[in-house]
Formats: sequence, structure tokens, C-alpha cells
Amino acid sequence: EKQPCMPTHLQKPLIIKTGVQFTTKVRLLVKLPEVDYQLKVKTTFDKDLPPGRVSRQFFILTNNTKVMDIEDYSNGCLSVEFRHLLSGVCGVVCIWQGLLSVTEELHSLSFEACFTVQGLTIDLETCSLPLVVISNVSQLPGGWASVMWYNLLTDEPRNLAFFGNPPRANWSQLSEVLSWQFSTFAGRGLNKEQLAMLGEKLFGQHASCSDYQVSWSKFSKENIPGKPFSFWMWLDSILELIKKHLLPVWNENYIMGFVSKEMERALLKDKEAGTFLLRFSESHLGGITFTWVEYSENGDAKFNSVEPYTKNRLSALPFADIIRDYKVISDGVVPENPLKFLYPNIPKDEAFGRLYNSQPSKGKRTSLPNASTTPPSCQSPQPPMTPGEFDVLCFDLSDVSLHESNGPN
Amino acid sequence: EKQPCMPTHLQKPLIIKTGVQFTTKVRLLVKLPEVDYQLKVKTTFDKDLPPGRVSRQFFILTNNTKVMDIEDYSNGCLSVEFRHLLSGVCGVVCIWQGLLSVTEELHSLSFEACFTVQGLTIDLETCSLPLVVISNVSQLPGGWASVMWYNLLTDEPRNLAFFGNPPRANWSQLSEVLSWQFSTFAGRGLNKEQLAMLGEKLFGQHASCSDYQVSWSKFSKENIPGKPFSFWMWLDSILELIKKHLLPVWNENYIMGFVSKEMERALLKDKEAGTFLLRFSESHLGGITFTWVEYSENGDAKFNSVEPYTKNRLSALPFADIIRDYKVISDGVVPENPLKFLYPNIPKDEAFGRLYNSQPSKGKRTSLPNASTTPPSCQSPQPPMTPGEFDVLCFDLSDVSLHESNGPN
DNA sequence: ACAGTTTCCCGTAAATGC
DNA sequence: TGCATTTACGGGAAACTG
Repeated sequence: EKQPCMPTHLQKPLIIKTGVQFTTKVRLLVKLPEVDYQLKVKTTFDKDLPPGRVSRQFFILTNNTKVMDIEDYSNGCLSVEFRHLLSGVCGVVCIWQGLLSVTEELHSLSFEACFTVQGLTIDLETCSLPLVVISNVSQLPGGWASVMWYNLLTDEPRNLAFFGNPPRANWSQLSEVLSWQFSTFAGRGLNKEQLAMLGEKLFGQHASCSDYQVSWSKFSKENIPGKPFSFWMWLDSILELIKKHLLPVWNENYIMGFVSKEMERALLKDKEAGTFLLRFSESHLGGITFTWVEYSENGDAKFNSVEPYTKNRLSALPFADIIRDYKVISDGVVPENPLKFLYPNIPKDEAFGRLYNSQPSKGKRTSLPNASTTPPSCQSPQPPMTPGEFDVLCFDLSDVSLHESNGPN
Repeated sequence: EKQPCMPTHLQKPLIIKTGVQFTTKVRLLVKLPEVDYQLKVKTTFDKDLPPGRVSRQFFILTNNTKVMDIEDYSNGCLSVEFRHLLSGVCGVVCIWQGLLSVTEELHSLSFEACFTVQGLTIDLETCSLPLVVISNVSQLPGGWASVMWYNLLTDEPRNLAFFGNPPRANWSQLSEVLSWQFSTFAGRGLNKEQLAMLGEKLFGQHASCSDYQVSWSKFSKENIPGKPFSFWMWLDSILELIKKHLLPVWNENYIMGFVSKEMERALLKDKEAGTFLLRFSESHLGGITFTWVEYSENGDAKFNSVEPYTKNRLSALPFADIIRDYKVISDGVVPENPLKFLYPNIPKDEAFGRLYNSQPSKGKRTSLPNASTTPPSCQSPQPPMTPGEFDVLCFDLSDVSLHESNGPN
């Protein structure tokens, strides 16, 4: 008389890290006026996966059974909350082994509930949406890629074999999802030009063809030609950089970002001397640089850039201050900041003025390279949500929700 | 017939962190030609402390009993090695509570061994030197202070009540120990002048009186007047800074370090313009700065310093490069590096030339504040040992040694 | 040897306890 | 409430493992 209940409102699979606590919440949505009932819930990890289906086996370390108290009755429904820890691996041979990476391996949590009311006992069962299990935050971007692909390309609530043969995505769909990543986690999505530049990076010059298809492999498994990282690893490293060090500048839409070096020259050519734009490094993960144009005596355009700033350098000095204080020094010449106009033609201080964090390094006597600036204060204008943040997923045991007790980032 | 064996050669107490593995090694030094013997050892934490003597109770999480195999016979003696994890607190009321901090609370490991040879059974027992248990590396400096004080002031092998009434130290003894910290962990000890400056910091102007006494409280418990940290916390923060960011410069003896602002002026006065010296911040933990002298038209000496560089800024650019690239900029004036001679009169590049890590920022076209420099490479010229590093302590069970499986830093 | 994965643990931040 | 102490976990690096 077990009654498997399928989830009612789907959201997305989630990421769990071994050794880090997470919380599950099971709710029985049925409203009952009586109080002489009891709800007993048991949580199991990967309960009835056929053996040999997964390569790794995990265990819930904490108590996995809980009885609801009368006091737990709140919000008009019965609910039981667990706090779990997932333990490490216990290697199980697997038919997929070698083909799937850990972040492509989908797991699930099962909840078996025993609901007793007036002598009547009802067994209920439900399970979570697919879960990705990682052991280190370094696997989080890979896990998040899986989450995105799953959500984008299937409505199945529990297709744990999804990555055995993952479908392709249309660029029109995928680009929307990518933009959504930026708007959710960095406060501003990607504009049409930025998406076109990303498409170009994936497809070459056919960029604007919005019905191109992207394979899972091309998106996050195989490396970009000539680079030691995949498209998504690169894009995610940029997202992380923005979240931690570039939020204000990003939100003002001052970062063109994904422009190629060729495009960059085409854009800056014929602009006023000192016009510059901000772009992310294409060769290194999580770097940002600026390029400006100058003209020699005979009128030839000359393009200059700096070595990309990475999180290390940005945590010593905020990016807006770097732009303000940047100087080109030649021996015996008065130093000058070559950055005059943010592309296309916004005077630098007009654009960045409000974003400067510290005293300008142009007092009577100031010093470079490390003027007396305040330490970087990178306050996020919104709660720190990240791809690793566990969203709440609700479905019915009635209603099970799972979220991490503390965000992984 | 238990035979308590006291340690034979003492070293010093050690620091253990909960949740971090440590290894103990018990050796039976007796040499026996026979092979039909067995050694069984059991480890217990705080075995026979009278209840109420300690405020915190800990447990060894892993298997605490081990039998030696014949194969373990090596190095000419029987030895059994444990790998332990210490679990958290289990609050026990304590007669010292409120008086002693966690790093003053001394614990011990007991080893009970059962040695069987040709039907004869001998019970042996020994225990470790005092141990400090911490739960976070932030407590490591405090723990290390205890270790130093204990070693300096008692020869008792197991005086767990030592910090109930710790003796004072003579400055002559203490200064030797402090110098030894620097020579052990930073590769170069403290010279006479540096020790005199430290003495002055502790005693005021009576500095040179080498028979002054320092109380434990003054050394590491009470704050320096007007500062929110104790003498040892301050000194240890400097040691950490050197270890991580200043090793080459420190080892060349280029950091005067502990000079007060008053002394500094006296030293620089009348030196050639551009003479500078390096000193640690007195007001902030783990900071280093430089001060240089200039002369105005009428010959008055003028002293300038920069805001101290902390680990954050130093990890973005190595200190030698900071000195090389430092420029004072005034509007409309050619920038200049005011640092010319390292006190007393060593030309800057002669002193620091070999220590520059990156391309100098004085090419035809270079930039500040973040010229194209390589990321900081702070390679320690010696194995990374720190106050937290667990030393080996040997005594006899015959012979028990304990060391951490991985250095804490 | 090597790449993917896990373990280890410091160091910061938050939570907890007294 | 504030301070001392512990817990939590991200992040870099080492260790592991097929």
C-alpha cells in the first residue's frame, strides 16, 4: 500500500557537497483539523538505484529518521526538517565509469513517510529531483553546468541517466539561460551584443544564427581549441570574478566583456584618443583587462592593453580605483592616465566617479603603486547567491524541500 | 606490576588541533634477538586527570589500540604508530575555569603497552609531555606562547598545572628564545639592536637591563598599553608576515624592524636624502612600512612613511618590487622613487637588486600602479616550519614520539 | 605518468556559549 | 552584552587511485 507520489511542481536538481551540512524539509500538505496524528519520515540516499548504475555510493551520516512533533505543526501543514551530512565514497563498479564525470552522475534522496491518524496508517513515499554530489568546491562549476543542462533540456522529474546521452541545446535557449545566470548572480544579464560575442566564441563567425545547436560536450566538457578549459569553465570564471570584484562596474554595464581582440580594434579605431573598453581575458580564467587607443604622429591607431587583472590583484585594489589610478610612466616624463573615455565616448570620471572607493592618488604627495587606499570593500548589492547556492525545491510527499543550510560560496 | 616509565630525553609540549589528524609513535627500545614477542599499545587522552582539573574533555576518534606486527620491526626496535583525530569539547566544570584560557590548559596522551615475550607479559606505561589543544588555527599563536613559556621555565616533564601560577622569565633568557623563533622559522635570528628594541617595547626605556623579568601575563595575555593585542601576538604576527612574504629581505638583514618612530628619526636625521629603513607596524598586526628622510630648502629634515603593507597587499606584489617601483607622484611633476639608500647608506639597487622578482616598471612604456609584474612567488628557502609545526618528542615506553601527520601551516 | 577525484587543513566568517 | 571559543566551509594544495 505504498503510494509513490510524484513531485508536483518541479524546479531543478541541486548540488550537494560531501562533508557539508544540508537540510531537507518534508511537508504534508493535507490539512487536517485533528491533532492526534503522527508523521514519521525516513530519508535515504540513492535508495533504490539498481546496483551498478552509479559509480559512487554515499551515506547520510546523521540521523535519517524523524518523528514530527505537534509543535512542528506550523504554516498550516505538517513538516519535518532534517539536517544531514553526506559521507564520502565507497567505490562501486559502474557501467558508466570512465564515461561520465562525477558532476554528470545524478543521485536522489528518497523520503518514506508513515502518517498515522486515528488508528489509520498511510505510507507515503517521494523522492527529490536529481542531485549532483561533489567533494570539493572546485567541482561546483561542473556541477552547475549539469544543473543548467538538465533544467534546460528535460522536464522529466527524475531521469538519472540524463547524462548518458544528453541532448543538444539550441543557442537561442542556451543564451537565455546564460544571460539568466548573470542577471541572477551578478545583478545584470547579458545584452544582445554580449550574447552574440559568446555565440561567436562557440560557433565561430556564424554567431548570429540563433538556431545553432550546442552539444553538452562542447558546452562544458571539451576544451576551447587551444585553451586548457571549456567554454563554461571560462564563462563561469568570469561570473565568479564579477560576483567578487566587479559588481558595481558590471551593473553599470561598463564591461563590454566578451569582445574578441579583432573586434576590439575595429571598435576602437577612429575613436578619440584615450578611448578604452573593458574585456575579459580569453586566455586565462577569471581575468579582466582594458584596451585603449592612441594615435601616432602620422595618425596610425595604436592599441594598448594591460595584463589581465585577476582576483588576487583585484582584492588588493578595486577595479574602479585601478582605472582611476592607472598611469603610464616613461622615464623623465610626467605620468599620465591614458584612459580618457569609456567606449564609445563617456568621460572616464563621469562613468566611474561614483564607483571610486578610496582617496584618489593625486594629492599633493601621493605614491604609487600602492597609495594609501582603503582595503577593498566589495560589498555585494544583493545577497550572495551563486551557482552553488542550493535552491529550494518543492514537491509533494506532499511537499519536500531541500536547501543547504549554508550557501557554499 | 605496571611500570610507569618517565621520559628520558625531554623536548617540549606540543599543540594539537581538534579535527586534524596527528600521529603518535611508540617505540620499545629494548633490543631482543627473539622474534616470538608481541607488543600491544593503547592510547588514551587525558587518562588519569583528576575530574574537575580540566575544563574541556576530548576524545580520540580513531582506533586507539594497536598490535605490532613482526614486519613493524624496523630500525632495530619495536614501534607502533597511531593516526588519531581528536574530537570536540564535552564541557567539564573546572576549578581553573575563567582563570585559564584554552591555550593555557595542558593535556596529555597516555600509552599503555603490553609486551609479551616467551610467555612472559610485561605491562608498561608512559605518557606524553604536556599538550595544548586548540580548535582553530587562530589559537595557534596563543598555544605557541604556552609552549615557549613552558620550555623556558620548567624542566618538569608533566606539570599540567604550570599555568596556574606561571613563573616570570628573565629578559636575557626570553630574548634568546625569541631570537631562536626567528632563526628557526624565518632563517635569521634577531640581532642585539633588534632585541634591545623589543626589550624597550616591554620595559620602556630601561631596555638594556638584561636581568629584567617578564611576567607571563605581560608577555602574552595583557594588551600592550593602547593597543588591542599583546606583545607576543604582535611579534608573532610579524613572524608570520616574514615567513610568508618577506623571507628574502629578512634573511639579507635589511629589515631593522622593531625601531620606534622616535628612534627612527634619530637614525635617519643627517643621513643622505633618500635614506630609508624598513620597520614593522606598531599599531597594526602584521604590517611593514618604510620611512625615508628628505631635506627642505632650509635644511630641515622631513620624514615620510607609507601606510603599512599587510599580507593582502604583499601577496599582490612582493616587497622588493614594491620598493623598486615605489614612486611619489605630484601633479605635473616627473615621478620619482624617493628611496635611494637603505640605512645606513647602501644604494637601493645594490641591496635589493637580486631580490626583484618581476620586470622592473621602467621600460619604455610601463604602467603603475599595477605594471605587468609576475604574481608573487614567495618561495621559502627552507621547509615551511612554523610555531604550529609539531615537533617530535621522544621518550621511553621505552620511546614514544609524537608528530603531526601534516604541518599545520 | 597522469588526470580526475578526494582528502586535508588553513584562514575567514559566523555561530555558539559563558 | 561582549568576549572567548567553537563550528562551518571555501579554497588551494597534496594525496590518492585507478
